[in-house]
Amino acid sequence: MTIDDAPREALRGGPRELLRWVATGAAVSRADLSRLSGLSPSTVSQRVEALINQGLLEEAGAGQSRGGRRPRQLAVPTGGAVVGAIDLGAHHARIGTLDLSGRVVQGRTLPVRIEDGPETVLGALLAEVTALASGGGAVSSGGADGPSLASGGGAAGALRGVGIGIPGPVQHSTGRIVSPSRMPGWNGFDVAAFCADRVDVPVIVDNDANLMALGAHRTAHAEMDHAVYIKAGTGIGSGVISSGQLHRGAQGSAGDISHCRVVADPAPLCSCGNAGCLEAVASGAALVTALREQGVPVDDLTGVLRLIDDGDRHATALARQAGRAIGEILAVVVNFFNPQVVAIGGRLADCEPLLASMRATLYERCLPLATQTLLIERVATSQDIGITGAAHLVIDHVVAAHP
Amino acid sequence: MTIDDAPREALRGGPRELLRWVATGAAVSRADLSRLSGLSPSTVSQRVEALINQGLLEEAGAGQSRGGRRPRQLAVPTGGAVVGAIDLGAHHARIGTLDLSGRVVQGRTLPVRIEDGPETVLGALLAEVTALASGGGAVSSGGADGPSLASGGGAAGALRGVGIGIPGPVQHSTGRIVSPSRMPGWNGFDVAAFCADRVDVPVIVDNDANLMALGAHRTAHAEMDHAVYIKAGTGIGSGVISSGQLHRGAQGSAGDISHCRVVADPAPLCSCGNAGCLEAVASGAALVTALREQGVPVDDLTGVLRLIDDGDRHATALARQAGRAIGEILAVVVNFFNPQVVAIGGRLADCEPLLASMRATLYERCLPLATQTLLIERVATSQDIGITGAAHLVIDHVVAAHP
DNA sequence: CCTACTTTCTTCGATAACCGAACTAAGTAA
DNA sequence: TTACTTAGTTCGGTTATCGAAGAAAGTAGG
Repeated sequence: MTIDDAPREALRGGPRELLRWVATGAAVSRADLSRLSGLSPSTVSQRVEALINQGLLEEAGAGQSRGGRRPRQLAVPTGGAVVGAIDLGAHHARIGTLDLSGRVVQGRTLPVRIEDGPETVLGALLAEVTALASGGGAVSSGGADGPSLASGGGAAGALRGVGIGIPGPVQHSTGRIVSPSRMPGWNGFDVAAFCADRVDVPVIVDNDANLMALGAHRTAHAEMDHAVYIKAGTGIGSGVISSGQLHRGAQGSAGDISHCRVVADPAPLCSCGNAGCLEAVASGAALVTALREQGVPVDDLTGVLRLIDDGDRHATALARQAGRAIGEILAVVVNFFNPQVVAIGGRLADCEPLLASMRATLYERCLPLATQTLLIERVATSQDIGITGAAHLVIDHVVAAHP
Repeated sequence: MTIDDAPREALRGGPRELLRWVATGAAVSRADLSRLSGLSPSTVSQRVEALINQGLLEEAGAGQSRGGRRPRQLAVPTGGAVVGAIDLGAHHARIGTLDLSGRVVQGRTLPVRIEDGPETVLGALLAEVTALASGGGAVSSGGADGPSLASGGGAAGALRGVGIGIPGPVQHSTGRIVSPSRMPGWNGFDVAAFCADRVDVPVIVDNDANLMALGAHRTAHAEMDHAVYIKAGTGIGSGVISSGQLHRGAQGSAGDISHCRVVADPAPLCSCGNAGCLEAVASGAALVTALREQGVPVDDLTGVLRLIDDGDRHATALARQAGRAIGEILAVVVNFFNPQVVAIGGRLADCEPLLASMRATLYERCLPLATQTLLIERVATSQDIGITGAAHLVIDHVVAAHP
């Protein structure tokens, strides 16, 4: 299935916007919506009624009076798992079901072996998600942790769509994977088509960094027009919000900064064949490799982070170098794009030395005008940020599709 | 005067869009407009009538039959100079009057001494523009070349606005200049307020690179959603088009890549105090300085370009280094932003060695996915591209303001 | 308890934008 | 001359939105 890009709607007070205001708590009553949207009370009433009839909104008793009649509170139906999401990572996948407000109803982390190929991996994950959505029981018993927000129990309401995040370049318009670095056997795979054969609801595929960006933007920076999110985990990527919308670029590869060159003393070779790529210097995988080459035995990224926490010289130095490298690239990006906020997520975001170096480099290298009011933050650290973004993508799509 | 950002209008077939289609020749008749916009013939007729009544459109006889009734051709009134524009440069300013289609009616290049300060410089240029618009005669006799498109003669029609491009960071929303590199005495100057006291029509101020970007995009790449334009002259800057709109960023400083750091063997000092800024390596001013330091006597950028044309080793080597430096930064930008087109303008755009190095670096350093269909072009080399962009900015503003 | 005022929300024309169908205008092709 | 094509207008009809008025439901003060 091909997804028509960025479902447009009237700029002011469209159904998506109303829904989002209610979901985020920005609006509780019809009067709130009227004030926020600038629409007349009568128009809002009409629209809200339509949304209620579609099951996208519901009334939730009376609220607090503010000196007059009490508002009839509005809420997005909760507990009904209506969106499935998969956030595929290098070693694990976070899957879940979410309600219309973007809240996680059920979440699971599953181990994944990317090298098994797309059919096996995606087939299993899709089955798992649909099982979650329909009954709650898992297909396999390999689930790691339980539901993160067991707000109801079962999954009421029918599944309306599935969102999938892939840790590599994805052509969002076609749903096809394009020459990923660390995913042998996945090149050219048509995720959207594969999924369309297995589930009968819309499937939306995007890059994992884009999903993180969307999730973080919607939950933390909804009022910021321009934002950049860095996802630094095993790999490194970024997602861009421009004028409040996810910017995907001409080929849908926007935000892919992993192979930008940075200065590094012994420029390490990258999986792409070049030397000195950002990914070869500042990704989790790079840190593991570099430490091992220095003779420090580490198992994985977790081990590296533990070493850094323990104050290991070598590991900390590498983290600082990684932070500088990210900061270097980000400096160009900030000067060029002039966002309101830059936020870093992924497992490396919890690494203080890295973050500090990145910040320092950013402030040193950017125009004062660009950093003057720039927020440099950590993405609210949550394993669910990816599937949250995926859900928002799906919700936007299904809400826009409705009459 | 404060300009409300990006005058919004209905996405489909707004008056601006209709006007632009006629101006660019994409549409000639009401039927064309109906097909292009998707609006019904009756609606288009209505709107066209309104535009004609506003004097923004006129009928121009009958066109060629295509097997049926001949279309009643539409045209944007020409010859009437209705917009004034100033494209301020380091040593010269291009000023002119333009008609509603964005075509130059009268154009002049005047010598400018930036160091005389904003009041003197802008005061003189404003006087010159208003003189051009009202009578055609110049205030001073220092004009360099004559009208570039003397399509009518006098300037009919009243002036509807003035657009001004400044070779430094401008906060477009307020019209204020913010810490420019090469403009002593201009820091913090409120261009918009200054001009508002002198002319009684809207004045819109923006960065010169933004104006070039807008001008080039409208005239050459109107159908490209995402584009990046580099202006490499005495200084270096860029303008960004995102989703068809000029992207100004949070502070309006987007596109200011002049102080991004690049690798350079003897990293030259920049006017900003840092070393290795793009501007200190790859700008016209930098080339002049570097050549002089090597003992080659050159007067100005023109001299440098002549040396390069003559095959001078030193000058050519510097041009190649400049091209590599621009390519380096642009590679990050292209990976990050994934535009459909990158175009380079300004006086250095005619320097072949620079362009070749830039291209090579770009192809070497970018994701294949990002360069696969990327156009790398020269901005159609014209001294009028800046004032054209300025005019478009003004036209968009005044058309949107009309009822 | 009653009155005045606030806030919330709905009801009910009025208005404006847009559309579609029918129609006029003006041509080509055979 | 007839049939067909394209261009453009006229004219009701539909739809979205608004504004005014009012109903609903409260608070505050006597």
